[in-house]
Parts: sequence; structure tokens; C-alpha cells
Amino acid sequence: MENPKDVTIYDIAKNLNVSPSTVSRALNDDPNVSKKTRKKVFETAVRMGYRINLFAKNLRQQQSLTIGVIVYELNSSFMTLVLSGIENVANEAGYGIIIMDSAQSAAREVANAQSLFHRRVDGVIAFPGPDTKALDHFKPFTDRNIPLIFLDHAGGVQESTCVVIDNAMCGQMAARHLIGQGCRRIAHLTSTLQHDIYALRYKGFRAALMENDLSFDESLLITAPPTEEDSELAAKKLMSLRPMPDGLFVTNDLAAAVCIRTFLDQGIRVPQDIAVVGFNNDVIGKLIKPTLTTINYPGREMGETAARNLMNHLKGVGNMNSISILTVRADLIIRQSSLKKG
Amino acid sequence: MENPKDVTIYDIAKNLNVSPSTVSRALNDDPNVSKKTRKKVFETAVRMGYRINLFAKNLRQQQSLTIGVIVYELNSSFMTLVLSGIENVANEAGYGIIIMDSAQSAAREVANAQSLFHRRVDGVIAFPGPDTKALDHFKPFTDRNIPLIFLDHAGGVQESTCVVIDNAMCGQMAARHLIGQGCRRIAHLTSTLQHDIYALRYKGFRAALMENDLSFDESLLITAPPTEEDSELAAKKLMSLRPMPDGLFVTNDLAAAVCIRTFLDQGIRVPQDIAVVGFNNDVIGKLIKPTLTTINYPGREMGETAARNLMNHLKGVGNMNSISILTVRADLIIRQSSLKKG
DNA sequence: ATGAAAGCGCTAACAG
DNA sequence: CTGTTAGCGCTTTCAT
Repeated sequence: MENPKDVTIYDIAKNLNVSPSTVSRALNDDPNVSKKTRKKVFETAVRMGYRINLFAKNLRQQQSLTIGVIVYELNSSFMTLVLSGIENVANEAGYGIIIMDSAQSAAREVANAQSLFHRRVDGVIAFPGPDTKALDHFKPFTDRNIPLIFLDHAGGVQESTCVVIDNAMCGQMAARHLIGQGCRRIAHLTSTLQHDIYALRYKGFRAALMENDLSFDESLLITAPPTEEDSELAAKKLMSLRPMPDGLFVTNDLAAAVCIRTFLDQGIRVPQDIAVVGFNNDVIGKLIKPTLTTINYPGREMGETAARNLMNHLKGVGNMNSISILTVRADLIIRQSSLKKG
Repeated sequence: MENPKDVTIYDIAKNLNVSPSTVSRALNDDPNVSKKTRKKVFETAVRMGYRINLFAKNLRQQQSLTIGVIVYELNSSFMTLVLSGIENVANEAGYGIIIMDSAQSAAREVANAQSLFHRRVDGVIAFPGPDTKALDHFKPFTDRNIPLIFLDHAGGVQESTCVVIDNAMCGQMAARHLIGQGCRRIAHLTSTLQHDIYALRYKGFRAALMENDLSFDESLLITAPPTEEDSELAAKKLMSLRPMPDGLFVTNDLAAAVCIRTFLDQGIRVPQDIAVVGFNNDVIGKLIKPTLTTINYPGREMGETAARNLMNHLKGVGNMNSISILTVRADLIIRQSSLKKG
């Protein structure tokens, strides 16, 4: 492949006057090879600058010892945690991982899925984007029994395993906390309700209001992408309501931070005038003033759980097919932005 | 590789009563194949659910049409921009990319380099970590003439191409700006000066002080990792100095944000008592109060530049070897945290 | 415009 | 414990 011709096991074999099979066996720690031979082989391999040809090995063995990971976007501490969780477990099990970033584009997600398919990964962990409705691009994997685990996407895919948090419960926790702080008119800023995770959070949120006999009118619900612009607009819209809401549950920390900034800029106090709860537990929550109450999104645990299940399935331990949803615990982190009372 | 046996070009050939070579040619758009045949082949391929076997193809062709990207850590908007820049250019040129995350571990960086080497990527773009001193693990690539581009690592590697910003100039810009705002006693918080990029920023910073006949004593220089804890400690140390510094240049936005929070908590006003300039242009700079003056780290441009050069080299256009350093423009973004005057 | 045949580097029966 | 042999799926001369 490059200028200095690659050395192969044949070269090593010739050099040592043994057969290629012996070299192969030695390199793969086959017990049926004498210590002496093994040692010689390893030394010669290093000396000659041998590198294994994974193409040939994978072609022969019909497996890649690699799992693919598709993420919708990389830029959040949550994602980093997920990836590091996956990496820890996979590496330990002898698998490599290939990360594909969809960069917030549904089209690229499809391309990434195809690419992983052609690269013949042994398994896939996918984090579909919020605007990914059809999951057809994952069909090739399921068709060939290549194990596939979704993160955060409980509904929609019947046959596949998902790792999720209890989103409804999270919404409920957030709302209950705000109610406990004395809020009576609580608004909700979230992304598209088309996506299960947001729909469920909203559902739990509404349930908590109901529990406490609090009403909710549609003007208190805003759906918008968690961008700076949209979040600022949303905050302004909430401020213009009369009476103004005295609580706000936002399903994204960055959006929550923008809202808080917008409120403060207009002389509205947080949490006194309006208490705010975010979602994700991004670093940013600790840096803004007031610090942000939020729901911890346990990325590392989710990544580890997904990877562990995939590994077990690939190794024939535990049958993934019987489990369809794995729920990881998430909890509320209370900081200043929601504390109307002490 | 999976339960339903994969269909190969032989299967397609048999089905169509042509030879495998013809199928191969058709699939690769070889002009030497009749339109009719090509069409038939494509249809049959789709109908039979054919997927190319990249292992076999790569084994045969001795190239992977893939480039590897090693990043030190994923969790910053800067990194996301770099990756998206690389992806845009590489995909357009028909190359896939594999992302390897070193998760802030030098050991993992070594493992990642090895993994890419064994996967026989055609080229590498690497973002070494600050504690990566020896670059030996990249030697296998250079030894085999596999093109290698570093981001952000001008010194240390003689033979390889680097994409950088003018770090000295950035340090100078930051200091000049603070001086222009009336600062006379300017502190500097940065990561290890072992790393060129920090050393250069410091050098430029000092140069600007010198230009303006300002003195600088060692107590004004703090080196610490840009973690929350360390940054808070650094801020406290700066506050305790007498006289207290009236300006601060931090080489990381997150660290700068923590400093500002710490100052405000102790009743020190920003920028009135101390003006602050950060580095990176992370989202966070726009969300804290006061908003953060910073140096824009042009990730997308850097990624695109690196990828474009790599692609040209791989395609034989332009000889990368003649260029050793590519400098991308970075600039100062002025916000509230540094504006002592209007 | 198509076919036959060889070979990329490796592993896995099978035989010794 | 080691060697022989065949073949994974593809591309690529060289023929035709």
C-alpha cells in the first residue's frame, strides 16, 4: 500500500524457515505453538516491521471485531460521556470502535449507516437525530442480524433494543420540584414533540401538574430547536405573557441558560420571579449565575450499558433479543436557579 | 458474515450468465461495459441485496479510501467544528473518515494511532494532546509515507505538515487589547507551557507588554489544566495578590468563565476591577455575564485546510511535502468582559 | 465488450 | 507441534 513494501507473514516465515501457518498461529497466541517458536516469530515480526493486514484477516474471518457508533452530534458533554462509556467496555472486550458523526444532518446519518454497513461492523450503537423519523437506513443491519442498539429512541423501533432513561419520570420530577418551590404557572420549553423523548418528558410534566390540580394552557408550551436564537425568542415570548409564568422547565441546558440570560437582561429575577429547571447536566449549568438546576443525563452509564449488552450478545452470552428496553436511572440536580424557597 | 449468506459478485454473475469480471466492471462504472449489461447488473445487485465487500476490495487494491482522525478530546465546540470541516472536504473527495477519540489519555492516543495504522487508513489528521511529548507513535505512518497532518502542533515534528493559527500573534492581540483598555498589571492563566501553542501565546503576550513598557513578574503567571477546580484556585490566587491585577488573559474559555464566576462571587467586578480575555470562542462565552471577550479559534477552517491538503496529496495534486506549516487566520472577538472603556 | 485466471494476505481444516 | 492446501471476495492483466 505504501512505498516500502509491506512485510507479510510469508516474509517472516521465509526468514525463519517455518510455514506461514506457524507464523499466523504464533502471532495469534495459539497454544499449539512452542514457546521458542512463538518468541522467534514475535521478534522477527518486530524487527521486520510487520503489521497485520486486517483486510485479509477480516475477509477470511468474516468479522471485523469493530462496532460502529453513530451519533447525531458530538458537541455536548453528554455525548462525550456516552462515547467514553462505550469505548471503555468495547476496548476491554477486544473490540475497536468507529465513530460516525451525523453533524445534525439526517442525510448524513443515512450515509453513515451505509458506510458502517459496508465496513462490516459487527454491531452498531446508534443515537438517531430528533428529525430522523424513518429508521429504514438501519434495516440492512437488522435484516442480517447485525445487533443494533438505539440510545434514546424507545418508540418507533419494535425489534431493536434501546437504552433509555425514564423520560416521563424526569419530566415529572422536574415539575414536582418546581411545584414544591411554590410555582403555580409553569411553562415548558422543549424541542419537537415528534420525538419520543420530548413527548414523554412533556407527558410526565403534565402528569405532575395534574396531580397538583394545576391548570396548563397551550400558551405555556413552546417547542423550538435548542439554538441560541430560538431560545431567546422563546424566553421573550414567555416574558410577554400575562400573568407571566413563575416556573419554567426547559429540556436542554443550553436553551435554559439562554432563557435565564434573557430574563436577567430584562430585569426579571431568577428564581424569584421565575424558577428554571434545565436538562442534561452540561458543564454550563455550573458556570452561569444563578447556577442551573437540571436533570442529570447519565451518558457514561448509558454508553456502558449499551456496549455491555452488545458485547454480551456478540460473544453469545445473554440473548439481547429478549430484552427490548434498558432503562438507566437519571436524577434531579438541585442548584440555585429553581430555589424560590431556602 | 451474518446469517443470510452475503451475496457476492459471483452470485450476480451466475444469475445473469456473465462473468464476475463483467459484474465488477459494471459496478465500478468501467466504460468498457455495455449500457445494457451495466443496467442489468445494477438492477440485479439491488434485487439480490448485494453489498460490496470492502475487505476484499481494499485487500486487492491496497488502499482503504479512508482517512483517520485522532482527536485529543471531543467535548468542545472547537473540535466539532474541526471534524465537520474535515468531513465536508473528505466526503466530497470520496473518502470516508474514522474518528478516534483519545479521551484525554496519552495512552489511548497511542492505541488509536496503532489502530488506524492497522486499519490501513490512507492518511491521518491528528490532534495530539497537550501531554503528548514524544510523537513516536506516528512514526509508522511517516515511515511508510502515509501522509500525516497535525493540527496545532507546529514544533517538535520536523517532517510533517501542520495546520496552526499564529498563536504568538493571538497572545499579542489579547494583551494589546487589554492594554488598550487601560490595564497595566495583566495576569496570564494558561495550560502547560511545555506545549508550543501555550508557549507561543505566552511569548506574544509578553511581547505586547514589552512594547508598552509594562513589567511582568512571575506571580502573574499561572499554569494549570483548564478544569473547573484548578481554574477556581487560580482565580483565588490572583485575587490575593497585592496589588491585584487589573487584567487577565486566559487561554481557555471555560477556565475564563470559572475565573469570572469566582471573581464575581467575591465581589470583584468584571471588567471594572479586572478585565478578562479568553480563548477558543466556545458557546459559553456568549451565555455568561458579562459576556466573554475571546480569541476565535477557527476550527472549521482548520479542519477544511488540513483535509484539503491531505486530499490533494493523496490524489497526486500538489505536493504536501513542500509545505510544512499552514497558518489559518484567528481573530479577537470583543465582548463585555474586557471593556473597561466604552 | 466480455471471459479466464491469478493473486492480494490471512486463517482453518486436515494431515502428519 | 508444524506443514499443506484451499479459499474468503474482489480486481486486473491478458486473451479473445
